Amino acid sequence: MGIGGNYGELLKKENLRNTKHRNSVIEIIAGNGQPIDAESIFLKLKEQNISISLSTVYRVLETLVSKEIVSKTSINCDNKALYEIKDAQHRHHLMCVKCKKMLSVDGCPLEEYEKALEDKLGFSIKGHKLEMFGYCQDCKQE
Amino acid sequence: MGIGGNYGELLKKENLRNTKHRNSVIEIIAGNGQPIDAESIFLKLKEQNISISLSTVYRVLETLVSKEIVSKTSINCDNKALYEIKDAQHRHHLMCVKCKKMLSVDGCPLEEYEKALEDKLGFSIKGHKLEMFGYCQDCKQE
DNA sequence: ATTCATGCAAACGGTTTGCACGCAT
DNA sequence: ATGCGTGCAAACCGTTTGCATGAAT
Repeated sequence: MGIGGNYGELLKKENLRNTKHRNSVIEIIAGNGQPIDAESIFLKLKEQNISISLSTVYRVLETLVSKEIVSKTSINCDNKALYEIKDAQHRHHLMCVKCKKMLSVDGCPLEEYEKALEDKLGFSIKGHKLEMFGYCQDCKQE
Repeated sequence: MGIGGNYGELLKKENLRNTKHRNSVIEIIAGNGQPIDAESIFLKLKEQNISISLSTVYRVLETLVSKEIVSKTSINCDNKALYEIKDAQHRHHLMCVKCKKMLSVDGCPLEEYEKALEDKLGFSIKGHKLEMFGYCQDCKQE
């Protein structure tokens, strides 16, 4: 079955078959304003009457991560992996510990700091994980 | 059985019973230069011929974390929780992705950045997780 | 004597995998 | 026609829990 899906070219470019499931999973992740876990993707697809198995969701995610279409974040709320679309922007997140909402912040304050550390420690830094947490505007107790 | 253990007073101060196992677990964590996971603690104790069950290790860890004697980090290499002694110093880690060695770095470059974000986003930041990874001096490929 | 810590084994929950079938190429 | 993608169910693995026993207070 050929799919007219939005992401067909993206998939083709990565030598991946253009399946309905892959398209749908990418669509959910891309359309979600914040990182999302595998089960939520599964449930959102079910809401759209798209039948998919949870293991397929995991396999699709694994594939998309390996092709760097999606990135797996480390926020690790409740020991669940979270996924988001990988675009050019380096980005970090603030998570509200009360309502679990997440805000994204473009850019990164660590560049010079990492350079200084590299010089000082002889370590070659290739990446980092930074997540911040606290209370969002709505949940802030005065 | 009374134990002369080094950490008896610390435990007493927190209204925790002074048991051999708690002492031993704290000793392992405090003596380990870097964050360590539950199973490694279990194995190190076994090496010292201290018989303990893995579930006890987890329960001791839970207790120590709740009393803020130990902190549970988020580095999450291999989906295992890591634990380290909690002292006054705020600290981050660099992990070598090849040999898995970790370096600790005292201090934190994020204070002003977080203040700026709070002002900009109306978010009240209560903490963060920052881990950096790359290649250590020994594993650096030229 | 009372309360809390421990060992054991079973449960749990997110994730992965083996296998047979089905669809994209 | 071929090989990759998928569903299902079972396995996996770190962690948690229920229950009966044992040790600290």
